[in-house]
Amino acid sequence: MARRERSRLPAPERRGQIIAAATALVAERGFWGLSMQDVADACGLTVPGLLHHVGSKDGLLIAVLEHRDAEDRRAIGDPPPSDLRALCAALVRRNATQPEIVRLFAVLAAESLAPDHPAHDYFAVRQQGVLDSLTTLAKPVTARPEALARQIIATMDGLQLQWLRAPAGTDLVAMWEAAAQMLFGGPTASAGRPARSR
Amino acid sequence: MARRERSRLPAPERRGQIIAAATALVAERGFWGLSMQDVADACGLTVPGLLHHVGSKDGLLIAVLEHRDAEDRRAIGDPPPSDLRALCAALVRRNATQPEIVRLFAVLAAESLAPDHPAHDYFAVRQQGVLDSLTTLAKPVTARPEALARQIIATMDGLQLQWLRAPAGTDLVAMWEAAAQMLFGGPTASAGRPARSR
DNA sequence: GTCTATAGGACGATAGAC
DNA sequence: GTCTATCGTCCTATAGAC
Repeated sequence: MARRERSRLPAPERRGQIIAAATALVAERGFWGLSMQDVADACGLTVPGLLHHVGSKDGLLIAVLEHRDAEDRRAIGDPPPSDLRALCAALVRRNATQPEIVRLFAVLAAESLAPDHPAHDYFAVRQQGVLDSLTTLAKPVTARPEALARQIIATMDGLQLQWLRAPAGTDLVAMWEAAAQMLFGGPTASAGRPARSR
Repeated sequence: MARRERSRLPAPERRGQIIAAATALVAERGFWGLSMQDVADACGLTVPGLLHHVGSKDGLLIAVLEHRDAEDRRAIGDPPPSDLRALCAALVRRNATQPEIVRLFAVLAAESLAPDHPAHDYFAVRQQGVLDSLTTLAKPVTARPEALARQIIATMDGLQLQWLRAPAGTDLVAMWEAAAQMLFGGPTASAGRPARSR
């Protein structure tokens, strides 16, 4: 009777495995619907084994979000594009390749509206930070940079929800391109490959 | 020792009370985070008493959504405004007065992206229906009615999220008005009271 | 670093009395 | 229409062995 394979990984790799599994499960059920048992099963661990690595259920969520932040910084590049339209196009193109991550944020963004949600503060800070960044970039473009920034963020968030609900019938990049034409005017200037700004 | 007051309401009123309590709690925690015990407590009932009225936890959610649909139809009026911009402004003005309902939809819309969520089909049908309606209304306005409809829906959904996360610092109607000027052009024509541009 | 064992609740749902 | 009592399951977390 073959005993369940339990490969005894070194801590950092195990942590990566745990975060990957948790990312998928949180995207699926949210934090309230997440079960430590399911995460442990997905990693071939028992629940106490899992808790040894992340401390608690809240700790697991925080690990997932911190990992996402690190990945995002890496992917966007430092410094990020300084042209607003090019930056948006780059973000959308990247999001279109990873629906699971987009869903993670969509689900947690809504769930965390509750003040006692463990990611409440994280998303409040994040929303303000993104708004500030885009507002700064919008200053050369319009007389009302904050209004434009808010609308860009809203459009991206909203289009992502439509896309996630009907991924077969919709193309996120095409939807954004259509929206960008209305927001920025003129047909696609910066949506193409080059996108090297900076 | 005063026994808990348990007023033995007639069924229809009790049902209304249950739906109101459940609406608030689902908005707060989502469906996965909802506990029948909490709903029962909020109504001065025991859990079996609650189940007598709604059958199951899924049944409770369905009752909440059906009640919302009925309320919405009542509020928008029949027939609804046939001018696209006026209809949007009316929707936004109404939503601004009931953040709890907006949050209910925001949380369930995200949670229900999971195919096995009890409201998955409800939101899929709803999204398509809203898109179809707005697309029809957009036909006189633009050469690409579906793109405009999608962007309007995205903008409303996204702005609502921003508003719910920082209700103190933001005004939903003002945010929409700014967005509408970019989407439809020109300052406010149909937003209700004169609402001078700015 | 991972396990077994278990504590200690909360959960949704059912049966049957009143 | 609402109760009491209870079932069986799931949950997070801890203690301590290996």
